[in-house]
Amino acid sequence: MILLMRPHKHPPASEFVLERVLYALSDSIRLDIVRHLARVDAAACGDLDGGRPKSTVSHHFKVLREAGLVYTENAGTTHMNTLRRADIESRFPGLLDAILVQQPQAPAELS
Amino acid sequence: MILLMRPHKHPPASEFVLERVLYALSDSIRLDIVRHLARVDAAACGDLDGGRPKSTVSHHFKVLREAGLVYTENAGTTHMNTLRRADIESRFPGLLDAILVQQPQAPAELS
DNA sequence: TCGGTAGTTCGTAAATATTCGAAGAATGGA
DNA sequence: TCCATTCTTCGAATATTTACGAACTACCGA
Repeated sequence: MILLMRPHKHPPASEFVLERVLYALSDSIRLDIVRHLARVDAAACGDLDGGRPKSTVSHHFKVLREAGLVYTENAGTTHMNTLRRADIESRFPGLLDAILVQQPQAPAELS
Repeated sequence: MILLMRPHKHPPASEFVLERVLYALSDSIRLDIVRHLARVDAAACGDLDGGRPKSTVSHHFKVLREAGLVYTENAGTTHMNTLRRADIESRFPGLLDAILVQQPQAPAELS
């Protein structure tokens, strides 16, 4: 008998909640992850950890998944993540693009 | 000598931070306030309290002000609030509109 | 079957947010 | 001047979030 790794739960687009999406994107780490995924289409969690501990990154991915922003698929030992662009667009037209066009803020000047 | 009520502090548009704006809007109470202000142009805090204690509402207005979303002006004993549409638009083009076009979610069905 | 790799989950500590009563400050009117 | 109104600030209780080490699960390859 083969036990498949339990796939992650992803809410359907009809259950997305605007406040939850905005909240998920209000954290710099998560916003960076989403920006990265918007460029590369698919990436493993490890490619997006910025040197942080795995458990921390895993937490942020969970928030993004539960908001409906990210789809995580098990592919061997790695988990591939993609932005749920179409789902978000169908539920909240124009929202994600309007956020992604905003430039990341330049780091503060050292005086 | 007349002591004027100290006016509220409002950050200039150049200091708006995307994450902070998204965070401010990720709370239902604050999002409702912003939606209301988008319709009426100007309103006193009391018009937007939804029956909540004043100290609670005052806290949420502070979050909105510090994010740059709301401008509060003292007019007699009441404080008039306006959405800083132009400032937000200049700093984050298209963002506020993209959020405001999303429909408020219908309350969950009673089973 | 024995690692090694990639992420998740758990437990806990620290930091932040939220709520709301009570007290405070500014204003306008009686 | 006194009082009512409107809103802010303070303080404290509660709740939520974040971070991260440690233990765990699933998968792959040798």
